[in-house]
Amino acid sequence: MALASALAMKPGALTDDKAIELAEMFRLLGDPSRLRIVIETLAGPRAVGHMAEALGLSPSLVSHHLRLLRAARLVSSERRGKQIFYRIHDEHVARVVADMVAHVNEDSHDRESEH
Amino acid sequence: MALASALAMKPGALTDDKAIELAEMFRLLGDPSRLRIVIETLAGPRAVGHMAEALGLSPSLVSHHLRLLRAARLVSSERRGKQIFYRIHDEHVARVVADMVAHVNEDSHDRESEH
DNA sequence: CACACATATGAATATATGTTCATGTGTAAC
DNA sequence: GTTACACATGAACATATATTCATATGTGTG
Repeated sequence: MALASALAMKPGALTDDKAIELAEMFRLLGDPSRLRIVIETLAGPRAVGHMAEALGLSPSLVSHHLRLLRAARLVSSERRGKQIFYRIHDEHVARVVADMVAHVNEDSHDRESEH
Repeated sequence: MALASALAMKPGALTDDKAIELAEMFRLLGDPSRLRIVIETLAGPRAVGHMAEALGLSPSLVSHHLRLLRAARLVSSERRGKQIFYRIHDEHVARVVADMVAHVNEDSHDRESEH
């Protein structure tokens, strides 16, 4: 499968521009505020104001972050009346984030034996 | 499964400090040089100098990055003679990175719907 | 011991970036 | 039209950070 091939592949197989593209995704998830915004969208479409209040952030800041996330195609927007709802755009990202969340939530990190 | 529970959970279930912890992991993967270093370690233990040459980076820079990665427990080090070998410390991270690499390598995502 | 090699570390710097504030744009109702 | 609401946007700033350079630490060899 894809995962195994990625693990087995030669490191040089990843071109620089793809590494940069990958890093850009991780970088966007690397800010606490932005990450929490993304996690919010995991549960379904959310309006900007709702996120702002739920996360204790200013609507302006949330909007700024969503702009970056949308530009990177991590989220997509849909207007409904006066509000704009954002949801996860890329299923793969949803999986990665949810996987990481599960990892942090479940057990302590220093387990060496895996399933 | 853990993934499903993470997807289904209420967003507020993730405490702020855990969000910060998560973001810290993503942030470390969010730099191209650092990400390429991590990807190098996916294929097995690698010495600092070897990575530096393979990636076209200065040994000093690689060492600086490895210091951060090791502090965050993303990689672990083992001394063998004069060289120090680094490898992935957390299998979960290996999975996430490999998953993302596979995602970028496999198919091009459709870049159509601009908001 | 000295010497060469491999890596680590600290300082300095240029750049990137998250956040705030003020203002602009779009939408619905009156 | 105007008013109120929801969100976007640009500037400004303070902080963070990636990289380079010089220097230090550790390790094996003669």
